[in-house]
Amino acid sequence: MSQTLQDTETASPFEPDEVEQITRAAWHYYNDGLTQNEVADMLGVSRIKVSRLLEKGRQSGLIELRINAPHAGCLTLQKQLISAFGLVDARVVPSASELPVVPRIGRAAASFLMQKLEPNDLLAIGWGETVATALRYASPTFPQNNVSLVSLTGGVSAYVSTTGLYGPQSNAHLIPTPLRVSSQELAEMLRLEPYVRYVLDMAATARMALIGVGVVSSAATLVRYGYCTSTEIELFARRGAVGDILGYFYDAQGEILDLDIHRHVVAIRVEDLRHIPNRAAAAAGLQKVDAILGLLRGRLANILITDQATAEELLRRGK
Amino acid sequence: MSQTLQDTETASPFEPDEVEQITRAAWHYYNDGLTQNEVADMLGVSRIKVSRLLEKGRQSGLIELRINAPHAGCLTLQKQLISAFGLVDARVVPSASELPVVPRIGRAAASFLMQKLEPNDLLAIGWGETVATALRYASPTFPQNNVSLVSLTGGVSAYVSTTGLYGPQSNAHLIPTPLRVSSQELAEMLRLEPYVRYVLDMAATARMALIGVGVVSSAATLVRYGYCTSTEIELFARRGAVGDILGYFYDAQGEILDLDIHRHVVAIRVEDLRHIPNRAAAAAGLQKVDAILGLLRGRLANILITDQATAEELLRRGK
DNA sequence: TCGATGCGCGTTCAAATGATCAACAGTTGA
DNA sequence: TCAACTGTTGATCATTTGAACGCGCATCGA
Repeated sequence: MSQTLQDTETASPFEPDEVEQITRAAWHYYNDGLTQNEVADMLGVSRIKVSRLLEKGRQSGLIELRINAPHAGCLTLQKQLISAFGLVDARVVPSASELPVVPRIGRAAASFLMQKLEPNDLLAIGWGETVATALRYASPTFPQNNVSLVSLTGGVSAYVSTTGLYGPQSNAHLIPTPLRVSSQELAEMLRLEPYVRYVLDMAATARMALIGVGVVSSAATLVRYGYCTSTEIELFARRGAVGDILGYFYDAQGEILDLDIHRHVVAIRVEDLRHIPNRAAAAAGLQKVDAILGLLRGRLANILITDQATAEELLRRGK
Repeated sequence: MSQTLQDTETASPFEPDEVEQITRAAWHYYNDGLTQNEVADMLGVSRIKVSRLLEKGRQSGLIELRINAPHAGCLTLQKQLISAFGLVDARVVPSASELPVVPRIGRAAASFLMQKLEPNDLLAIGWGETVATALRYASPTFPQNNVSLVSLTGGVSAYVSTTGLYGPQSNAHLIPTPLRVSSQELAEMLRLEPYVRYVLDMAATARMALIGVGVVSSAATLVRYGYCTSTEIELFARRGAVGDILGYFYDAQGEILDLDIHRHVVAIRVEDLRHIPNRAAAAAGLQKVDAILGLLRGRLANILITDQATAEELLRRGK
């Protein structure tokens, strides 16, 4: 029932001296404005190697391109979202309908986190593709600021490299279970496991959470990864579900429904989630508008990271 | 006696919608990985225009390239510096003897500040080319985090654009006098001016200061900009001066000398400077090694931003 | 009104870059 | 021991990029 979420290469644990090489190459290339050939001469490697080092650095998030605009994105839409839905903050990335949304929102979420997280913070993470992508971009910065991770649900271990760059200080506390298990009894037992309880308790103390938003359709990531069947989803839809967070389905007003599946999920309780002061939801796409609207109405999240088209539709369909 | 320090263009005050254009172009180009041609199509402008927007964004610091290595620079040297001189922090940029040092150290200092400054912080700044360069790169990020500036000395107004991107919240409090004036009496009077006193008092409350380090030679920036004559410098050297900060000359042990010029300077008192918990000195170059050594021995600064060659020499000449 | 000056813009072209491909080394498994 | 496989390296070439140049427009002063 549980599968890996991340098939593509996860955040690569570098060789230690490769990091050094990337760092120096990046410094010379970007800050000193040298050409790749000149950098190659200084490092004593071939030009193409420099090109690859830089590429690797950018892919992995080691080299971050930060846009320091007073409003990175669409300022007006951000403000409108904040006031229309009473949010704490919002990020809106410019639209590009033909480009895949997940990496775009993931990057925006990563950039948001890197801006907002302070040294020694604890970041709680949910389940989902967008969260996974965001973490891939943001996680190289965590050891530096001694940011620790804690999971809000089971099933996230698949996309967080617990080894990787994580040093002795920074740490990742993951619930070592699937997101959903096959029976209420098993879920209950797992939730009572000491380590699982420990992680769940810790998650409730985080200052910032990043969560994904699931849609109620057979295209849902939950279905794709085998945690739900299409049949179940159809049933939930008839019961009024418009979306899910952390495996909990809610209706258009953001009220959590009373469903059997909720008792099969190994995750923080929704009441505890609400105690996390900054709950950022990262989601975009017109098919997710209903889900996002419910989420915001129910105040399940108070920060939204989305794209222009989605933001406009959210505002049109209004509160 | 006072001259402008910064002849080149200062941080440009953009058109508001130009910032928007730069932001979107940067997003599409760097985050979405589109080519300049594709970005041009999306924004409805010519390709070369996109190229220029990006260039402008990078120049101005609006687009920041951040290297998220656990150790951006030379980790080993940084650690050695910290332990050898009892520093709070250090940054070492890789060496490149043929490149001009000031912009390189300036960038490193800017990057350090952007990493360390927290929202609503107050940053105190000294006088000097390196400080000016660092500010040019870092200042576009200040309005975003509501970071304010306060000057530690006179003479800085030349290189801080008080208008620029500064909005209603962020602010720059600069001492509106030259660094040094021609008589003790005048300096005294200026120091007693209400606004000057206000700024000096405020500076003493800053959590972070960025200061430059002057050398004692006829090539010193102080001489170049007419605040001192070569003759004076020679005199100071005979009295044992190895460097200066904020116009105060000190000896090899970092003890401030008793010189007439110090009574002509409009600047915070050294005792008050020491109350600022984080005092970052940005300086590099072998001709500055003596000055830096004195500075560190006297604990005038407790953070050092320098380059590899300088760091190695500092460690060799040791504490 | 006219000319001068400066600024923004697009064209052209050389330089820089990254994708593709083939060779190669190291590793695994039979 | 060999063969297959995987991952890394360098050569080649098309694409992408930025610098140099020249044009057109607006502003300014006479």
